[in-house]
Amino acid sequence: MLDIKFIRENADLIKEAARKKRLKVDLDQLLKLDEARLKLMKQIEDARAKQNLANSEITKADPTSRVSLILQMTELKSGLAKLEGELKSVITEWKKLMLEVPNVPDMSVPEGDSDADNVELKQAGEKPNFDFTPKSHLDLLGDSGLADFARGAKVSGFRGYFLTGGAMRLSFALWQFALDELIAQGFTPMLVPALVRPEPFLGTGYLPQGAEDLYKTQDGDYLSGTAEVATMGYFMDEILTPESLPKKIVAFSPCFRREAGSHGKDTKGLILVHEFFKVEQVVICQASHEESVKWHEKLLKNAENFVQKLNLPYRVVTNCTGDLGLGQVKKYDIEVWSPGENRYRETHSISYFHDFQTRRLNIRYKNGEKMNFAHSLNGTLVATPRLLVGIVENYQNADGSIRVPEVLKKYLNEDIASGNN
RNA sequence: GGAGAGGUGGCUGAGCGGUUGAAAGCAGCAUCCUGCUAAGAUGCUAGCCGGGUAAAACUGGCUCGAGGGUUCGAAUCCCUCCCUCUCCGCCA
Repeated sequence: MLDIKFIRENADLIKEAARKKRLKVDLDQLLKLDEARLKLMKQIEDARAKQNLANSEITKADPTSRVSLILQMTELKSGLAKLEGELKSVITEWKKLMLEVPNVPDMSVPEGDSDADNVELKQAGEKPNFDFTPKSHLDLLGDSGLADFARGAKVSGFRGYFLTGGAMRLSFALWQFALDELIAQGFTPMLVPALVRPEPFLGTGYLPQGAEDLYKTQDGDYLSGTAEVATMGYFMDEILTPESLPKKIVAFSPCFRREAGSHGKDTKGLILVHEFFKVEQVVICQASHEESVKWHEKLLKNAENFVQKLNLPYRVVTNCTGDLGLGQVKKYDIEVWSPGENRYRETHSISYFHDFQTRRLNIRYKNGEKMNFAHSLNGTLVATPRLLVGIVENYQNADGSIRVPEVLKKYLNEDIASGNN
């Protein structure tokens, strides 16, 4: 959500933002409603002022004038009721539109329609040279029984999977490594709920627009697709002290996504699944663009370091406008090299929002006399099983066995054997 | 699932039809005092939307979980919903 004053004063900028993000929003209608809203509010407030004045007179009045005053107020009241009815319907429509207004992408974000238009920022790491034909993770894990997709489907349905032995242990090793890395940097580790009420979803921008992609329970709660939702919800409706900022959280949770509308894509393997796990970086900082940018770069750096320490070849892309969510100002993706597919695959996503989320979530801090909405950012540190793809494919041997990255050996000190372990 | 209690400012908590945007305490800020490691005195301190101003001052309205209702007037009465807590049941 944006500040209505900002919207009024920058209507063209926001229209352009919507166009760039390939989103539709009837801004003229919103502005029209806003004008009506202010006008009605003014009328109502004037009437109320009269009423309040009369009320204090009634309290002090003698019995006779009291009766006539009360009579006058009865008349005023019926006119007020009518105005209030009008205002209510205007506000309902106004609020609905307000939730649809996109945040403005940063100047540095390239324009484009989809992820195909994302712009490569850098490539890093060395792609492995195999003296054999590298296998895909599907074969590496599937053939050896480390991943079981047939039983996954039997038990869990489409896109279901089981991970066994080394694949399961590799997941734990990655989570633990990710956690250790960020704890060392002063991030607070947090295990957060995946079962979350609607409010934090509205606040983070996943509702109402993203309802299709969320699993909903019969109690009206939703399963979150990222730990960001609960972590931001943690601070909802709170006033933070400026000294407590930035809040740096490294959150872990299972993640659930319906992936509605992506039925044809990546139907096999561990790339696109309905249920996965994520270690997520979340930062809430003071409300300045510079702070946001600084932390955005820092979160990217953290994720890059993580991938580098695993010695995985990767590239960084700046997401184009059409690939940005409603609230995102800018987003970087990290894509890890997949020898099995001979292409990069997205593994990390790091974005900042300015006060788009905190405004919806009502997360503020007091800066001297002034209340401010904080700024928020988040980014992947590791998502499994997707990152397993890059690891097993880059660390495979000719015989189908898989080595363990050096940095993970303290958590998993044996090869990820192929075969029946 | 059954039974009860309750949702008020940064926190604790009073108020239970008009003088209450809200007592008191805590916390915070300011000034003063004290010569000793902490205490005392006084004052100030909610948010949101408008008007106003260079910025203030000033000023109108709203907000005591949410939404309706009763009333000239509701934190206070009535209804619906949401949420929290306690006990019992169930349970990893």
